[in-house]
Amino acid sequence: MAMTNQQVAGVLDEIGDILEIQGENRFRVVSYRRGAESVRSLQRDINQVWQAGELETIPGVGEALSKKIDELLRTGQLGYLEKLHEQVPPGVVSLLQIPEVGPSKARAMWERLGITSVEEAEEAARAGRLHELPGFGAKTEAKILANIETLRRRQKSGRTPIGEALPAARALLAGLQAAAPGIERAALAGSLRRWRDTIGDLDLLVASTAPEPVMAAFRSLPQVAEVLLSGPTKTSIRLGSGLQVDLRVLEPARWGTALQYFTGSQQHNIELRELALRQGWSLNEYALSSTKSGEERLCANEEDVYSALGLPWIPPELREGRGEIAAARQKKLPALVTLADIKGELHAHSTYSDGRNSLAEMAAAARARGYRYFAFTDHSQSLGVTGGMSPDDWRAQRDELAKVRADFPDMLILQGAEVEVRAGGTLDYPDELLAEMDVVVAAVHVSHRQPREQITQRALNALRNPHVDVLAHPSGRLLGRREPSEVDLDRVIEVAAETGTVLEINAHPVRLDLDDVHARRAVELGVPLVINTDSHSPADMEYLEYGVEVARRAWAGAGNVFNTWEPERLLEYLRRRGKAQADQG
DNA sequence: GCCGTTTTCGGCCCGACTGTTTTCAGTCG
Repeated sequence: MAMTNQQVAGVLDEIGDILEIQGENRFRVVSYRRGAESVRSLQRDINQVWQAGELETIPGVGEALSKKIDELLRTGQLGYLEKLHEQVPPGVVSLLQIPEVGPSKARAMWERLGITSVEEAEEAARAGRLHELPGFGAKTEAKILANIETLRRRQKSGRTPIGEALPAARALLAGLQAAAPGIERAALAGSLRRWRDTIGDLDLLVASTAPEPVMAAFRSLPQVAEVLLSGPTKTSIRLGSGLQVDLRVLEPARWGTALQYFTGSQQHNIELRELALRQGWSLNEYALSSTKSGEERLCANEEDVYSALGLPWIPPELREGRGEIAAARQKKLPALVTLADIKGELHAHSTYSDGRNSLAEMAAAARARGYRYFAFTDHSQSLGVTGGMSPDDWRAQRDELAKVRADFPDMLILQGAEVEVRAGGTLDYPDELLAEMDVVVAAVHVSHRQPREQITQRALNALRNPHVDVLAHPSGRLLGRREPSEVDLDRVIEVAAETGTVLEINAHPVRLDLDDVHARRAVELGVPLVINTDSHSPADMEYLEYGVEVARRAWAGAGNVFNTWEPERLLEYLRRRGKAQADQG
């Protein structure tokens, strides 16, 4: 059974954890963490990179890590890790999951009290045995007990999907601005500003010359369940939902460095600060400071920070330490697709299946958004729960659409279907019917848990059917609810590059599928992406921004996104595929 | 353990807050 990038990264992280508990050189520890993060965000399957003998081209992976990854992928095991496990039991590493328990406290609990699990730590805290350890006290003991509760809550909820986090953050910021005096600027920062698909905690940034009243107002917001810590420049609270929110307040004149610092990612900031050092600057959230004279250079805007280092401003969506600083230095940052570039939708539903609105209502909503084209793709027949269309239903819809089109002369209205790729791998309509459609969107909704070979083969069958134009939500994940299927997305993307099939970025904030990492691979291989909201009502069309942001995180320009194309070019592409099909016979 | 527009050796981002400390270590981001 091949290991995934996530699993390899997990092993490297575990080595880093154990070495840190052992008190190893911290730079060695950081090397394992860096390697893990790099493997985790790799846009290719690590097995492919390994087979090509290119492990050492991964940033942060040198001779030692590549040898360990090689052993891991060859044998599924790692002798070095087994040796480490003999020295430090795996249960000790699990103690690090408790908030505010780091390597030092974990080691003390293990060496002095023989604690090797969160449960044993809880027992010891209740029995009052922790506070006698060196570096511990009564408060630490009580906190550990409370934090174990927090851990259990968090393990249930996990990271928060951005579709929940963003509205909550916007409400908090608006509430703070209404309640606190003297706020000159305010922004959401952190992974939210970078539009990561899930959010660990919320980061708010405020510019004010009088921080204390801002902090006081923040602590008193109605959403606050618990104040975790509060100082003159930083306050952290927890919401009733369990989500943690950090607020930083800084002087307006330092807004640029503050926003840059607080947006992250951590890896991006490390690389940027290393670059600054090479140019004689120390960079922190307050200023750039000359390493020679100590003289400060203040940046009121983020652009100033980057330009002082000889760089163009880097969009937050790219700041993941995935090569964006090198690209910026070479002036090779892509011109990212924007919301305004989108000219239409190719995946939407009506009352002909599980949509909530009529054809005319949906078309009117699309026109109100200024769309040049709009495709109805209701579910196919086998998807009973959605009221999927029989071939006769589809023809009835075609007749109704002929009338609806007359009311929208300036918008191209297409008719297709979201055709189920059945568990056996065949499509839900005969080819003759598919051939009549303007656009065919194939999708997997049932038997998600098939083994890798089988579910991958289903996707490939769809891609290789000459009538299929788009593969929808390829991984099938539902954030916070369902893991992605085992489908081999690298293979899917490669085959899509051969067949010319368009891959969807589903913009519904629960899906965001393709994700940013795989979408970037698609961009690299020249596979066109389509950003679809999969709307079941006019309100769903508002989700478009989430999908555009995934594409931006994937380094996609407008040219990479199918539904930024002019209607004529889009139709030409769809027809040429149809013609190629006819030629194939 | 990784890496190089000063380096193949000698560095490695930077600061806030808390608790248990008599001046700082630990943890977090």
